Amino acid sequence: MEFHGSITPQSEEEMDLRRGPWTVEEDLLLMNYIAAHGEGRWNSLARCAGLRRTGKSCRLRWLNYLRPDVRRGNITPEEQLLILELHSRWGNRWSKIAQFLPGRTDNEIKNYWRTRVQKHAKQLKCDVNSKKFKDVMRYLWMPRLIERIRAASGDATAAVPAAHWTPELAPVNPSPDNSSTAGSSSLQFSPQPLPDSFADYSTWRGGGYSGDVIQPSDFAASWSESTPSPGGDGHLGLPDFDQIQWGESLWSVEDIWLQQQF
DNA sequence: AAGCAGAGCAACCGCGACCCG
DNA sequence: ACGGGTCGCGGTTGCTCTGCT
Repeated sequence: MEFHGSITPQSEEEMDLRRGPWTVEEDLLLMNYIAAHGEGRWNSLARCAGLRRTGKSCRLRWLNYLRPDVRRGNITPEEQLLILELHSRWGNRWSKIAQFLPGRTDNEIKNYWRTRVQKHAKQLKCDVNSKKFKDVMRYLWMPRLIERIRAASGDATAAVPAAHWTPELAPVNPSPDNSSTAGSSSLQFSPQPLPDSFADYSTWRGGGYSGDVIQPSDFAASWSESTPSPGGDGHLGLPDFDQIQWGESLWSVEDIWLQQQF
């Protein structure tokens, strides 16, 4: 593999690898090189591009930041719903989940989960993998997202975009597990209408979900177990959802109170 | 205005899988 | 079959920003 002329054996010796934040110059070098030669073979790419970075670092920078199709900004309710659904199915398979969110990286989804979702679980004083938290996600959070998506569409009967992705019904193993390079198009999901109301959601979920179904009364128990967060207003002993920025404010105490009435 | 704490996110690390000679 | 190089994933770290006191 060829090195740029400017890189002499001498400079090679003192070529200590750079770490930490990328500079604009490094970004340009990487982008220009990939534009000219394509991506892949990251270690040699790093050397040939004249970057004092590991191939790993270059790959990460490209995939998570420089790639032209990378989407930045708030995770939309549709995306949130999809993440919750896919995570309940696959767990921490971030790259796999990312395949279903075009433009989103596994790193971004992982960060979203760790910061937002785990914080949420912390407020409920339970583990993200606990039944309690999964129930909260399934019966409160996800229906609420669906409502929000519908509301945003301006049509109460409109199909929820995310509903076209019903991993629940997808083959458990639609493709070999090395599908990381196969792209999302290799996986096919059957469109399934979402329930029209929160009440229906239990049925909807119950039908396809092998897990335990909790009773509405369990909500109260679940919620009342949670002491108000220090910064919360203490209403109803609920976690202070208003403090959580779900892109926009997803919850209000009033909303949760209404949900509890089911 | 300054200090502090927490949140968010970019980047690194370790490890296992894969590829190729 | 084997070994070295490379890649990709998931977990973790640490820096920066923001809001609060």
